[in-house]
Amino acid sequence: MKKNDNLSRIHTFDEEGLRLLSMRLKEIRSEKGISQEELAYRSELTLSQIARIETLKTNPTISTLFKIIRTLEIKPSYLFNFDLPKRQ
Amino acid sequence: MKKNDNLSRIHTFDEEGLRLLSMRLKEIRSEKGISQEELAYRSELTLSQIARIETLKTNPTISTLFKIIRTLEIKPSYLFNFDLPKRQ
DNA sequence: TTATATTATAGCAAATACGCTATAATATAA
DNA sequence: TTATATTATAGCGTATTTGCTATAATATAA
Repeated sequence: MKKNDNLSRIHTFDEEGLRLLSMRLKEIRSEKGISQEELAYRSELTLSQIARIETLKTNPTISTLFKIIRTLEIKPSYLFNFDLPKRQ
Repeated sequence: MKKNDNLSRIHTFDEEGLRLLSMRLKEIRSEKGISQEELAYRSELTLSQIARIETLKTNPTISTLFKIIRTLEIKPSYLFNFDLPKRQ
């Protein structure tokens, strides 16, 4: 069991941003009444990848998010409809 | 010289989305009158990574984009202010 | 033109995303 | 409860991102 504690990462991992993104994705997916599995299938992604995004286990690439955005038929700005304060 | 032709990728690489994102980034960076180097420095990213994003040589992670967004002091939705039509 | 600033490209190593395949845990329905 | 659907987790292999370090190409200024 290899744990990813999300705190021992060298590469960029914006936990706050990822949490806000996850919340928006869950919200929108529930608005549309679609399961993780169906979203994965229709987006040509895997269920595990959708789950990893929603549980903050991964730092997805923007193309992965674009696939989701296209499937949900939303504007990119709708998924990213939250604020990210400047650091400091 | 290892070429990345952007067409021989197995993983997701949404060229259209990446092009729109690159355009928005260049636009906003020029609005703010800031060079790639300064954006990189202030975002704690490398110059090469900023250049790779603007020239479509990479498929950045969302955390990398969040760093840029925080530095530019914009809303995420401002960078993603474009449309991505559903495929099909 | 010549110098300087800016942008683009290259290649390597380390870290990580993602597909794939199971399985476990949890929620919902009967 | 029991069945079923949904969400979460695990581990492995391959492809890719990113930092790092140079250098080249291009644009801008003097």
